Amino acid sequence: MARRFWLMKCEPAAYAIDDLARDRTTGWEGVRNYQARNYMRDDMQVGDGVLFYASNADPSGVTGLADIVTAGYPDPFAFKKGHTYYDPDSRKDTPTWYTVDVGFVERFPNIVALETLKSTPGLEQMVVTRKGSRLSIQPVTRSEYDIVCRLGRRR
DNA sequence: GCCAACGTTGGC
DNA sequence: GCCAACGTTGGC
Repeated sequence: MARRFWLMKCEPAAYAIDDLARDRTTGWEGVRNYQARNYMRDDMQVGDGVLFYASNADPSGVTGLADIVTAGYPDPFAFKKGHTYYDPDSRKDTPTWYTVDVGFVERFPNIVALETLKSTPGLEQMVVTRKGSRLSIQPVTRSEYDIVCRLGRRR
């Protein structure tokens, strides 16, 4: 299967690209949306490229790159009673929620702000630039990924 | 902090 | 299965 590309959102107050640079890898647990779950469970493969997107930030935008280091597996936090991510409906034999592990690749010298994404030719179809797009995990094309990399590395 | 857009829940 | 109410996301 060819390498795929994704955009993954996170609020920097919760986890930022600098945290990933320090940790090298992190689990992407806590996603409680079915479409995002399906991407993690069914489509993400080791080696896929990830645009790391800071939401609710100033400015919001892509702050760096990550990659998938572990493909989808049941979200362990869904089974932890009392935990914020606990879901009593998710059972170990038929897990509701999945997660992946992502690894640090690079931190952009430039944040590629949402405003820039919206005004850059070739990115018109990106899910994140569309109004009301709340999905926290989105597929992006190779070409969109390449364009964002170029913008982020430009000083 | 506001609020529009969206997903989910639950009554019927 | 409809849809109103509610909770959440996330740009601004």
